[in-house]
Amino acid sequence: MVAKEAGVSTQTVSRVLNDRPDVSPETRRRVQDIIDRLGYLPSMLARSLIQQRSYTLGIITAGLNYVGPSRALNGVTQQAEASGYSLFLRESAKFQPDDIQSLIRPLLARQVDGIVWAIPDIGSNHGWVRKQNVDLPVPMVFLTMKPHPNIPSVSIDNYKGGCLAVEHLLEQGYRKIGHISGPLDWWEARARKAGWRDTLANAGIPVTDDHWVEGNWSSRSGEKAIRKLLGQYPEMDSVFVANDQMALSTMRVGFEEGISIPNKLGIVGFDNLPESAYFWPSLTTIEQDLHRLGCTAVEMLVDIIEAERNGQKVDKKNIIIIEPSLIVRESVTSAMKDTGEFN
Amino acid sequence: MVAKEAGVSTQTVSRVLNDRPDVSPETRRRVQDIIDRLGYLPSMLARSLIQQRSYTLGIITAGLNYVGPSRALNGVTQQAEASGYSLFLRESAKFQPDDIQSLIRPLLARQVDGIVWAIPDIGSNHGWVRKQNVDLPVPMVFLTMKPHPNIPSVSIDNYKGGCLAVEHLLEQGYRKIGHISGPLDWWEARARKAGWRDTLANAGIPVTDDHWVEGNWSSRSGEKAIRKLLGQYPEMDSVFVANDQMALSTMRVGFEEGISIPNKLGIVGFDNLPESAYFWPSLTTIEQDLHRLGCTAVEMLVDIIEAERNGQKVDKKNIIIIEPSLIVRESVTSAMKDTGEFN
DNA sequence: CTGAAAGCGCTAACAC
DNA sequence: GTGTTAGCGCTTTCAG
Repeated sequence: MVAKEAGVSTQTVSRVLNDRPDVSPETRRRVQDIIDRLGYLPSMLARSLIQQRSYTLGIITAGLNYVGPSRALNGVTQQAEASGYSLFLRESAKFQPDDIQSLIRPLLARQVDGIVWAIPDIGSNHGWVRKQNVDLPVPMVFLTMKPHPNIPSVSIDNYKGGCLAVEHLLEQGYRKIGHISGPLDWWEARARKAGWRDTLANAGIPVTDDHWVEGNWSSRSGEKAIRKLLGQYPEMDSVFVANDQMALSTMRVGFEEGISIPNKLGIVGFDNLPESAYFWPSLTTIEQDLHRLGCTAVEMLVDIIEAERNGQKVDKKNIIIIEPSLIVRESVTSAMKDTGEFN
Repeated sequence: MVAKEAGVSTQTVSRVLNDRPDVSPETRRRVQDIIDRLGYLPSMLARSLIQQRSYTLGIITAGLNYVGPSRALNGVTQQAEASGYSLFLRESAKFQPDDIQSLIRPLLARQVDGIVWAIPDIGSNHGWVRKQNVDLPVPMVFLTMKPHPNIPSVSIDNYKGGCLAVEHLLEQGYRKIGHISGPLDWWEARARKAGWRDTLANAGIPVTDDHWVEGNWSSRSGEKAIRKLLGQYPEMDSVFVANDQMALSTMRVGFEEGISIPNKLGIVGFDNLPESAYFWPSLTTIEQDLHRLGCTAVEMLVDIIEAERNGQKVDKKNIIIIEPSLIVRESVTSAMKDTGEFN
């Protein structure tokens, strides 16, 4: 250790670095000076090795080129830094990774203290969780998954989001409300669709399979979906689209087909992209606070880590649901109220 | 080391793990079996400590909630994994961090082998580079900065992008070409603007300060900018907008004001957001391959690291410029050619 | 081909 | 208050 130029042992230096009490003020000052002058940086590697804890978290994510995952990551990095942890980033090339071990093992080899699993809940890719998660040597928190008892997770209430969207359309007088869903192997897509379906059912409006079409989140798929939907549900007066990207192409097709938005077709999206406020007309949509989602997940993970260190049984609420909110803009009109009242 | 249950020394296990030759096939197999059965993972921490190299890279970025930085990050993670390095992610809360040391030091403390600096070149925030970079203990590669000799960097040719945009408008017959720039303390914004200015000048078209307005990348600023520009440059027949978000609100204002796009106002954006293809009309824009940008930076960084290990003087090309490309869509028309020919 | 000893940079536990 | 000893889990070096 270089700083022993102060003529003291490495021990004393260590004590100064860690703000331990047992150092005379005078020595502390002298050592600190030398540390500053040399720009000495203690090796976290060595410290991690002996302390058996790295102050390091891992996040496993996918699709960073999309806005959703990167907004959540934004929250994760911010909160990790705020909590004093460094963050290892690992990105799966696919949303449905074929080898989960190869994603996790490098993080474990680097002795992370905990893992955030931020790959969406698709198909059965979370099926391994129940077995695997048990014998993982470090805690893991899931982002945006269908809640399971005893599995820590932080999710947006996608079902509620679907309800909010449809309730708003109903309030404004729309009655023939179609839906363009996301890919239904995604839990989020299923939840949003269920919100749409149930809200209509509760309002006494029958729902048939002609009233919805499945997309795949992309604008291109939205274009195909809305054309199909217009064909099979011609009396449709509005549509809840499961994300803003598909809502955008829905609007575009509206223009191409001469369908006036919002008067002939009301549209509600989901996500609240920064661009959505500047679509023409601007898009009424459901906002989900993905940044907070990420922050909350890290907070929960750190809580679990600390609790385990202290030998406590972790028993706090370990499933957190974040409520989305409705953003009212121009793609839904209240003009429908006049004509829709008697329905 | 747990795997010494095989009845061999930790030495032999290490040799098996690292595929060293000096192990009898029979022993190797037996040890490997036990490793697999126990799911044993060697600690990269301990390995890094003794080898004095961590196979770890750090990236310092900002604004992950924006699409640009996260697309670049996408490339960085992918290439880092491909090259066998783990990645520490560090995000600055601001584009102009007040304390650069506090961003870098945690990475150095964790003994990263190299650093990617991915915060945009703004104001004088890269000024410290010349002093600082010299005595950094590990190599550092810059993303998207004004090239400096002897400082490794990978950048998009923003100037060229501006040229491409304006050349396209000229070819289609537009002559009164305005510009909405990004914030001019950003190098990228200045370069795009210079491309616009020089291309017009080369075509013999005079450029005055009434012909452009400064925005701040946001759609909101684009709205204000286009209104101002329409006021001070009423004969304008087209506009090169420095990013797609501002181009979107430019289109929106066009609608509001009854200005037909592309016939009365041609628009070229910059970035090629996934949404841009579904604007109405779809947006002609400049594509920059940020994913490749990120990949290339990591490739360069790893090359430098390897070279330094081998004691070689790094002398390869260490400034790489990536060319953007024009994406032709509907927001520019060739109808202008008929009327514009005689200009 | 295999094992023993030493040490990477740090801190916990115990002397003094 | 401070120094000494030991050891985190690995790999390197050198003997056998």
